[in-house]
Amino acid sequence: MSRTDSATEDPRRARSREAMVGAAMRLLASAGPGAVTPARVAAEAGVHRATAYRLWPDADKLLAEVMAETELPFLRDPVTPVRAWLRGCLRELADDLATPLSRSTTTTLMQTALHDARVATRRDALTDTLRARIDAAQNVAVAEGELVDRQDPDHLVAMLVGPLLYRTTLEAATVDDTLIDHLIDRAFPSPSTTGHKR
Amino acid sequence: MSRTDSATEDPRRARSREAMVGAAMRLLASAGPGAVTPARVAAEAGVHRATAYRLWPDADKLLAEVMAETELPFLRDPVTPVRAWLRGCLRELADDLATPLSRSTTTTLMQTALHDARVATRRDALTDTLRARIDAAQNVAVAEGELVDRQDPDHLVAMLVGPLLYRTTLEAATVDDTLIDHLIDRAFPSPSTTGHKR
DNA sequence: GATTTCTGCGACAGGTTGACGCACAAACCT
DNA sequence: AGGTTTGTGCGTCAACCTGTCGCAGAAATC
Repeated sequence: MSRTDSATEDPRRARSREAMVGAAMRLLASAGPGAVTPARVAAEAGVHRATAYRLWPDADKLLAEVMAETELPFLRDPVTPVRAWLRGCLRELADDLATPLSRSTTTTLMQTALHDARVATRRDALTDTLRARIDAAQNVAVAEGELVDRQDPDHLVAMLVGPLLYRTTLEAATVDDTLIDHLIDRAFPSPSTTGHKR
Repeated sequence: MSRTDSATEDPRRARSREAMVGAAMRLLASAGPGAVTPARVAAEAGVHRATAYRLWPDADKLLAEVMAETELPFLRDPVTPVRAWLRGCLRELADDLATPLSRSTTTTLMQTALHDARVATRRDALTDTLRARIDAAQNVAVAEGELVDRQDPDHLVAMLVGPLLYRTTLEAATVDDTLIDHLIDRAFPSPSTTGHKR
């Protein structure tokens, strides 16, 4: 073949793609997934409409790519004491979920995954990651003696992250530190904290 | 005015409206909110396209009306013992949330409420109802001596319903009875159940 | 039975969607 | 540097979808 065997991307193509993905994220955050259409994204990105069809020939893969780009830099590398580390991580996660962009991506992910197998795969990958990280933290806590008995990771992640999701996504509210403390006390009962809290 | 001063609705109009709302719910459940468009709903309902515009002149109010019709017949009238009653209610709620229609309406509600004030009002009304009911149950439990200290209703509803939402809507999974038991044990600590459970 | 009201139907302009060919600029390769 | 490849901007195009309208016929009301 001619030259670049897909080792590196043409800078012009990269620029356009980058600009359009950014524009798509802005539009998603400000006007919802219905606004993420080739025409609007191209206009927002300052790019010609035809370019959108050239980079994403199959229309709505654009939205899928946007959501595939969102990573979750949370709950990585558990550190002792696990409880304090977890408190910080949940704090960050809750703050991120309260972001307009995060709210939009989360609800869009849940929504479109219901009828789009590709997005469903992405959603499952994200929840799997989250569950695995929580479970890893739990294992560290048990090894360090901070936690007496392991729990079903499915239950644990639901009890820890579920309330954050409820507050931010359904109630459109914020999460205060007290709730996070409660969550950890309840879902992550320590040998010392037996009864109800302070 | 001529005859019916809006006391009763013309049966033909009622039939059309009913058929279209049903069709809209079916479409919402099977193909997402993007499919709930006047043309598709009319076709699904076996009604002419123009009729859609006659009944809902302002286009997308149809979807709003569909979501406004969804009631939540859960957690009403707390009964003692509150813990057992609550277990049953959360079981019903979790089963309902796992329904395709409920999944779609829930995610659509969260999604569109972000950029539609009318739907946001509806969402707030629903969460307010849920919170009030949980709080009422809590008060009954305290009065009956099943619960020692009241909690912030915001926290309580998040800790009880959040995990169900996480499991059904984000993980697209079901909720087993063990999780519900854990939730109640943790979020609704009884005087007898002090430490960790059985 | 007379009148009002709703629906089905076809038609209409307006806008949007993808696709195309072309010219030009940018990046690559030697 | 010069030649070549590659991507973009631009205008155009048919096809589709949207929202609106007037009209005729059926259904409901009085």
